[in-house]
Amino acid sequence: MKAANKHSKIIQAATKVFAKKGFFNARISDIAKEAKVADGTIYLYFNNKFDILISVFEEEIGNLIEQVKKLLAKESDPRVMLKIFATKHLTVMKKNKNLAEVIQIELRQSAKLIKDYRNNKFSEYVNIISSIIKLGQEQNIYRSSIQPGLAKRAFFGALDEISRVWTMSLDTKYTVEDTSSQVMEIFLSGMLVPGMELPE
Amino acid sequence: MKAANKHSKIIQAATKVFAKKGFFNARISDIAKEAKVADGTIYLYFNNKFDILISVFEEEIGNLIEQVKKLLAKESDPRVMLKIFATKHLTVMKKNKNLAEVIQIELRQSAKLIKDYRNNKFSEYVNIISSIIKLGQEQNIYRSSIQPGLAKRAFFGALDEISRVWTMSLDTKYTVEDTSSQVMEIFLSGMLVPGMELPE
Amino acid sequence: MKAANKHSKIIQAATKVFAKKGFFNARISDIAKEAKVADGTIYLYFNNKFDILISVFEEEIGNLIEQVKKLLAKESDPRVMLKIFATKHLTVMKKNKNLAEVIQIELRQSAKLIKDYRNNKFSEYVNIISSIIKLGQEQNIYRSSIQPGLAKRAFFGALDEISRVWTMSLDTKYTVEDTSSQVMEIFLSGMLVPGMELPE
Amino acid sequence: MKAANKHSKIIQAATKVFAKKGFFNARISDIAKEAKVADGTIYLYFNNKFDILISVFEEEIGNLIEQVKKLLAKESDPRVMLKIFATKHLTVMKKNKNLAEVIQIELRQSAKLIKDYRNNKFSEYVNIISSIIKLGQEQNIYRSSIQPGLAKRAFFGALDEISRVWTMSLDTKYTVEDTSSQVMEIFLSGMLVPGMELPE
DNA sequence: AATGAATGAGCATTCATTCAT
DNA sequence: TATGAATGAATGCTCATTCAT
Repeated sequence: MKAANKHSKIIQAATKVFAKKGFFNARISDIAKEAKVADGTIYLYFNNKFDILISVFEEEIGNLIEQVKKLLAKESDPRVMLKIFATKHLTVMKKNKNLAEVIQIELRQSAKLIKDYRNNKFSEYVNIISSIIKLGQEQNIYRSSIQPGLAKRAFFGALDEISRVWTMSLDTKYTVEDTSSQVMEIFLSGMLVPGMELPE
Repeated sequence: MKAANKHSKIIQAATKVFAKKGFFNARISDIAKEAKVADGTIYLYFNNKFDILISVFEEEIGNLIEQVKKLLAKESDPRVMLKIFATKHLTVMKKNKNLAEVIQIELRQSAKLIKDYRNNKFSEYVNIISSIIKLGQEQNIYRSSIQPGLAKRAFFGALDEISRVWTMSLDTKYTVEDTSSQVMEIFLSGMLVPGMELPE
Repeated sequence: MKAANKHSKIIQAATKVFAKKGFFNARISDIAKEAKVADGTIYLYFNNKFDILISVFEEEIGNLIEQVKKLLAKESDPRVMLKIFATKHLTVMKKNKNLAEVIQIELRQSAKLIKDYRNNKFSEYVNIISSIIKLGQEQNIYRSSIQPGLAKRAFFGALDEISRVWTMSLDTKYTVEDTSSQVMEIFLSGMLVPGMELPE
Repeated sequence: MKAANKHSKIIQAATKVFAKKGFFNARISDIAKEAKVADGTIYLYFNNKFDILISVFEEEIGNLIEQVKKLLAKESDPRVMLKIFATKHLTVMKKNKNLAEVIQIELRQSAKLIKDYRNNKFSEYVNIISSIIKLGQEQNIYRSSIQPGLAKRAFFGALDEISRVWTMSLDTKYTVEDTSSQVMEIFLSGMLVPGMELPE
């Protein structure tokens, strides 16, 4: 078997095991067994357990970025672009619960563990949101009062929290499409009844 | 020393230690040292390490709920109420980074660890949001098309993600008031320029 | 059980296990079992495996130094003093093969492992020899041409190599008394037939 | 490359690595890298790691024996012969610290590991000393009271301990010639001032 | 109630050895 | 012969929990 295959197999296995048990409760032997390799083999491809976690992020989020960017390239309306992002994110997270959990739980955990590790891929992913917002502001579609740096976090946080609940339960009450539309309505038009003013 | 005192002291210590090191990297002896009691003493008040974590949530979030509810009791405009929630949440999280981290990181981790554990306090806290939304819908201030169950998550997720970034960095770029206003603008009026329609 | 007891028990056990298996082949669990304590208990008294080895030296050689010094205090003739040293060393090494092996084998090994570790007790022990030689030189009993720093090593090396062979085999061909006398004859009068000159 | 070459290359590499790191800390991969062969190749020439150690002894000490015997063949005075042995031993050990360490440390370690292994080459080497002593006794140059079996060990032990210290430090206080002369003076004439008697 | 010494199960990692190529 | 990727047994050390005092 080629090295690339085995590296990838271990990443796949680790994503599954981390999602199921969490990083700290995951055993190297669990990952090895899942990947159908010997424990020692893992150390031919990764420096240590934590390195596996980092690699899982980089790889999985890297894929996600690629897919999202490809979808966005076909669209020019910043309103639609944001919806594409939301729908894609929710779709992937609903389908790939392993990845969803790893992002939601381990990503946070990891950031504390190694201060050095700059989660570049993750930042890159979230920054897609702010670049869409900026684009919309240039086209006078999004208000100039919106701060892209805060709005991207609010938008991502909203999607993340929703998909978090999905991973916890088997909540199928809301479809991706419904949820996505609802989030878009909130973020684009807000929750106020038309004509209703902001307080103060 | 009264038992209540010691129980509380351990909770305080644990909140601090969990926030600093994370649940898995925190040692019972760390908590004991921080609380200035013997290791064994902790087991007179808690069943096990995880039980401490649960208790930290219950206590800290319980306090938060109490404070928020007290503030909301004085207000009747659902728009202002939501802003009060946002401002209070962000204020507490910015001030008490220990609690912020425990909520953001450990809460997520814990849910996986014990399926049995119903995070009632946490649910109760988030449900404050949906009850405000429902109230606003009854008063025809919030659109009836908004689904409170989804919107509460989007709203909480937005606040949570923003405060998450605050705990990670020493990001003081945005004040609580600015941030709160920005989030309120997004959630109440959306990001679209007035008159601009939703796509499709 | 008092701490002092347990510390000592572990030292005793470690001496036995190191002697039997060698440092690298000795398992912490072997020592724990021999000392009738739990594995973890060992780490309450020692920092790590190597620390145990160092402690074995310090303790065992410390005892030896004490005994030798007590014996020497009663004697003033540097010729007899050297014989006392030789006899005591050989006696102890023949009786306590564990200690003998630890000194001969592990002492050497250890020196390589930690450059920092100054084997003070061991140096102190060997320096007893050179101080006797210096004393003899002052009394014009030992030639002034003898360099105490080299002679102490030659003398100790001779005793050590002889006792090394004793630990390897069950060699009882030579008694301690015979051996000691023989070594003394060599070191005091040399091997030459009286009147025979040094070459060159 | 011829097999003989590779076998020899591995021996050379192993001597170097064992000396530097010690047998237990030496890795097969270290030796392989040093010998510029693949790890697996080593197992075409040696049964296992320990077998390499044995082979290092056999080869290196074999060379030493050969050289010493060649030097001794030219000399007939047992006093000079012993000095030749001492000088040659010290010279080689000072020059080839790798070999010195391997002899001093690993030789001892190994004896414990395989009881079966008869260290023939090493015995042969040390027996050169006793055969010189016997020769001197026949020529009435060495006292008949000297027991060659004990004296050889005392003599070798003296040389070994001195060279041990050399390998540990960068001790250049004593030259080989000074040291050799000093050892010869001690072993041939003893340490007593002429006319001074043995005690008792 | 409080202590903290003692316990021992549990795991990341290493490395001698094998074997398919 | 030679390679080096793969194996998996082996172990020092940690730390949550217990319990004699």
